[in-house]
Amino acid sequence: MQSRTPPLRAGRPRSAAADTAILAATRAALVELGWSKLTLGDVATRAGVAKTTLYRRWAGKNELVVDAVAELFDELRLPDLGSLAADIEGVVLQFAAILARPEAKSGLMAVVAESTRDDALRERIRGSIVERQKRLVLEGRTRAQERGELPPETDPAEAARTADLIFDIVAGAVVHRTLVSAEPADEEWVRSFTGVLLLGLGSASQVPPAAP
Amino acid sequence: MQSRTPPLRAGRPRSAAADTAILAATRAALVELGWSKLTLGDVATRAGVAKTTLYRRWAGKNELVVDAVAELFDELRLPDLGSLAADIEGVVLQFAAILARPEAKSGLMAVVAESTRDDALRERIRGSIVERQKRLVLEGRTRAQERGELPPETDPAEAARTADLIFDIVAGAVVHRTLVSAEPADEEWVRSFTGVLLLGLGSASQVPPAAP
Amino acid sequence: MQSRTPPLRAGRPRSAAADTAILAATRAALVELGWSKLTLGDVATRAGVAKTTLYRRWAGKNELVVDAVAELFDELRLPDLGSLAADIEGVVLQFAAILARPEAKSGLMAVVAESTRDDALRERIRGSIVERQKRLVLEGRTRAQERGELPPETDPAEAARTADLIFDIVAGAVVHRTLVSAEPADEEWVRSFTGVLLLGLGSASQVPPAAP
Amino acid sequence: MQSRTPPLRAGRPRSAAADTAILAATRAALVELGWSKLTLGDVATRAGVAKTTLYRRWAGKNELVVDAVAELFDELRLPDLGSLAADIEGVVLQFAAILARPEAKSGLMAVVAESTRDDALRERIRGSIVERQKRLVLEGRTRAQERGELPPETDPAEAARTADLIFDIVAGAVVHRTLVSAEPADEEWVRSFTGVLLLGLGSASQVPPAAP
DNA sequence: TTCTAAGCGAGACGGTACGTCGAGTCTTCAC
DNA sequence: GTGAAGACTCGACGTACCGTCTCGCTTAGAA
Repeated sequence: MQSRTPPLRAGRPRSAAADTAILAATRAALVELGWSKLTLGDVATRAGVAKTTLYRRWAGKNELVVDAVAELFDELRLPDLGSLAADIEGVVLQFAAILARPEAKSGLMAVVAESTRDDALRERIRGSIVERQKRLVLEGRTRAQERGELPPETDPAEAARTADLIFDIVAGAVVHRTLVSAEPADEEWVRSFTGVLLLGLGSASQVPPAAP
Repeated sequence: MQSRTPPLRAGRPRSAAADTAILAATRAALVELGWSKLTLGDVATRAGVAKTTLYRRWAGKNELVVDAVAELFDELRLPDLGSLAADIEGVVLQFAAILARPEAKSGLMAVVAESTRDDALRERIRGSIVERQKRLVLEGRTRAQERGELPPETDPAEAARTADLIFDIVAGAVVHRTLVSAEPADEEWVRSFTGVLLLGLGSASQVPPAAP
Repeated sequence: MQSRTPPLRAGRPRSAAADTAILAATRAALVELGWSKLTLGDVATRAGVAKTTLYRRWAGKNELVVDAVAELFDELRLPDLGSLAADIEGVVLQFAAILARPEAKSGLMAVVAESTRDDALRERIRGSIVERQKRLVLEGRTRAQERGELPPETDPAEAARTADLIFDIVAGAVVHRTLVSAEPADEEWVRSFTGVLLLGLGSASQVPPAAP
Repeated sequence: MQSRTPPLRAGRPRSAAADTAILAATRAALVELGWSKLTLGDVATRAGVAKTTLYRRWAGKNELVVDAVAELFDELRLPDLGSLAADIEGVVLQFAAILARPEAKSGLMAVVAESTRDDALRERIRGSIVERQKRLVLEGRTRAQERGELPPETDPAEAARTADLIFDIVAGAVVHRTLVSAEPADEEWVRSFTGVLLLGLGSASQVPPAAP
């Protein structure tokens, strides 16, 4: 639990509004310019903030973009649509919709690319984005178990491994479809994909074939 | 095979060795520095070549790295291990091995990130890397059909859609596992993943559980 | 004379110690860093004072340094060595000694340079340094007249002009010798210089040749 | 004597026009902005040159300004006006005229101030400005000796010391008059000063009193 | 004594310039 | 006409100080 009275350090406190403005400006710049042409000077200008203020709070472009993009994924909600298949389809569609936004596309892949050489950055991504959204897999499983669509797990370690696998498959497939294949992850695709996934996981709850 | 009598333009012909040296130097620089710290001046120096020479042949950093990375994936071969499951496991392991190399990791993701805002670049990636390796999916399916593990397809359009879906799932999952989750795509993981995939595709050929 | 009852404004009075500490810190910083690398933040830190305090009392670096350097010249005293020549030599040597100190050297010239574009600053320099020390020329002349070494002046305007000329020659020569020629204004040089000066001024009182 | 065939190094040669443009731009910026507000970025822009080009040729603001100001003093010529006194008056007036120009004023004093903490800079000033103009003193003396106004010197070391002393007195007085006292070194002042100087040097050639 | 206005430290703020670096182009000479 | 060399323009980098501001906390005379 946090201290109810924050450190109360001396000096002028940091402007809370600045953080919000900077992250919003970062996303706006990502949309207009993309990752590689985004400059911190420009972000600062858009946010109506001095470059120093920006550097005081983030170590660099990578860290800033991780935080700016992470907020996008916080909108994800696991819908309750009555069946595991429908719930998964719903959340995958949401995920695809976010990934279709230009600020997510170019920002996310770029920081992942950078993270291959920067362990601290990778941890930041994991903490701020990946682990934070893994909740959706866990919620989905719990709910399916309550409905009787999935058996209760017996081995917790195995259960964790499976959750990770599912996350890699879902996130990986949607990202690859969207960014590399450059095709929309639309309803039809999501239904096909979810079908394969659920069948592969041995769920009794099959997805009905799409009506033609 | 190239024309035996090349265009025979006037003046000194281009050094063939230069291309090889430049691509090798690019990969070496990717290993040491990663995408973002790789500079074309440095690549030129490593290759023992002037910057002018480099720019005469590639339009910029993106194009150069696509070509340098594309060569890595040409090593992929579909092994003939007797069953569809084993063949898939084999090729996924090869893919994972390539992705584990630092020059592939940071180079590939970075150009994918750039391609979100550069259609020409995305087409270059698709042509040089993605479509070129999609052959593996097709070969695998054909072989499985010959073995009777999969039924012959009836609808060619549907077959193409399925091939794309498989490719997105496989490539996406391995990439996500390797780069985002930052866990090794080792034999155990590949066996779990392949099991889900094949079961999901409705193949009769199940993967036996891993020996303990 | 100062008002015995200062303005007596409400609120906490300014710390008298701060002024002293700030000026001393300024001189120390001049010694260590020189004019151009001296920063007001650093001066404040050295003085154990907040930047705000410093800016409340001085408008900027120029004004602060003028005051810090001006104090150095207040040590100058016209010695009574029995003859005009000896008196002048004495005071010129004192002046040279002050100018040899690093805090005077780099501080003084820098503010003079700045004053070429800032009339208020030039007046501050004149008031705090130049006019304040011109007293030495006047004292010297009066004493020499009392001794009969110089005739009493007849035309006051002419006398003022001559005093100014002498001041320009003396201060200018010592400064140029010290800073530009970068040679010490030592006893030998001072004796030569004083000789030329007195002869030039038509004084009967010649400087005896230096004893070997 | 320089090599008639310069090193002929590989690569594109440096633009000769750039040097000229940069020095002229520096003087223009000194006039408009003064030393302390002059920025190298601004000089580069005025000269129509990139900042990097400027830094490739000069180490910093100090070095650049020394060179820009040094050129101003190359205009100085010892006039032949028939007598030592007139010649000196002539050259001192020229010197005063140059010093009255704003690019000389603020530039010169500032670099002198900086040179108090930078030996390389001081040597650059001495070499480019001081020693280069000391020629005027030597020429003047030679010419006066030819006219019989001054005796031929017997001791060369003593002659050199005297030349230095004269230079310190002349340059120092004019600089102090112009910059510190901030009074014009006009004809009247120059005549008074030259009178003192020549009388002090024991020259038979007196300056006639100024006509009223 | 309490009130209150100013001084004080700390440090965040919007700016401006720094000096460096890399991109991509151009100009020279040698092959 | 290709190639190595290196100077060129351009634009962003991340840092350092500037001079201002906003905090919470003294401090001391006035009420």
